[in-house]
Amino acid sequence: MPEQNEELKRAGLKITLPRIKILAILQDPNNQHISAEDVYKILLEQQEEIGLATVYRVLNQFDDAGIVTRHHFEGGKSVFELSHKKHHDHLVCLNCGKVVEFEDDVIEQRQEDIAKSHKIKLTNHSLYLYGECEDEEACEAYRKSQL
Amino acid sequence: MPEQNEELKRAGLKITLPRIKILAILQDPNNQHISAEDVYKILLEQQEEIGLATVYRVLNQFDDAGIVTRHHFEGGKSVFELSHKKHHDHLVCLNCGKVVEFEDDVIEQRQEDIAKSHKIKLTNHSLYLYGECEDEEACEAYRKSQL
DNA sequence: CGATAGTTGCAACTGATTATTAATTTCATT
DNA sequence: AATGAAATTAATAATCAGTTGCAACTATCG
Ligand SMILES: [Mn+2]
Ligand SMILES: [Mn+2]
Ligand SMILES: [Zn+2]
Ligand SMILES: [Zn+2]
Repeated sequence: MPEQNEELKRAGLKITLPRIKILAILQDPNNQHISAEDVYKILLEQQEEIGLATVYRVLNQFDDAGIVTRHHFEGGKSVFELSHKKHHDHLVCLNCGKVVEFEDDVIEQRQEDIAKSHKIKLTNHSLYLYGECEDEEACEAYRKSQL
Repeated sequence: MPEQNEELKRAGLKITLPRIKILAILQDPNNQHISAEDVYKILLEQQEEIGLATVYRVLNQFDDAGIVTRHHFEGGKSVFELSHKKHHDHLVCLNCGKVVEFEDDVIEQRQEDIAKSHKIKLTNHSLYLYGECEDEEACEAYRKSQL
């Protein structure tokens, strides 16, 4: 009875093999900010017979249940991350794909003020910073390490 | 020789009917932040025989030429707006779809600092605030006016 | 006026994600 | 442990935004 089961039970989801495996993948520190497709690839490597459609379905259920948070980085597909951390935003290197998390109270507060000044009740926001590593060596190395 | 022709010439694009019409639609103040699909719908209303693929192609060319800026609002398709204005970010009502533009030097500066502190050269960023109009009357009215 | 490089409309095609549905599995209850 | 309703799955088709191949045009320049 691994830890995943507790989390699923808490979310009111039945304990099934696809869900356990997918949750375990999301919990791997190497897999923060992972796409559905990449989750699927890892399952294939693990010889699990789980369909891509199931991956999408389960990730949506996890999102609904608040287990994961969905992000839309530049360039298409959604990526998911466990949502047990507190709110943060992302800085992404367009060369190597590295993702840095940050939080800035000044920006957060400012956003609230702006919304209020326009008489809009803020429900959520998305902030992504895109750039390029200044250390080109490290950037290139990281890029290669990601295939 | 309407004003659109100048703009196209400046961008090094041949002056063609689809490009003139599409540019004119983008220049209509009612059509800020418009999707390719919606540009196409307006062309249909105008009885123009211009294909949707052409609309996508032309919008991409305009984007490459710097004539328009592309945005990815939550929930799907890209929207475009003329890029002659200075940089700004967006506040969107999830009920009625109203878009408010804003700029905040504090946030902009903060973003620079954050990128620098992580040794990343910032190339661009996207910031969208989502919420709901506090004035529900106005919100509903606006929503209906947008069909 | 041509020549030619750029454009167009159409249809077929992507890539990401969702819907359908019949078969399987979970799990609370006998 | 066996039962059965409800949830879940695999497989596949469908959708949706956007792109592409291509043969038929056309703007522009000499
Ligand atoms: Mn994160
Ligand atoms: Mn704008
Ligand atoms: Zn990098
Ligand atoms: Zn509103």
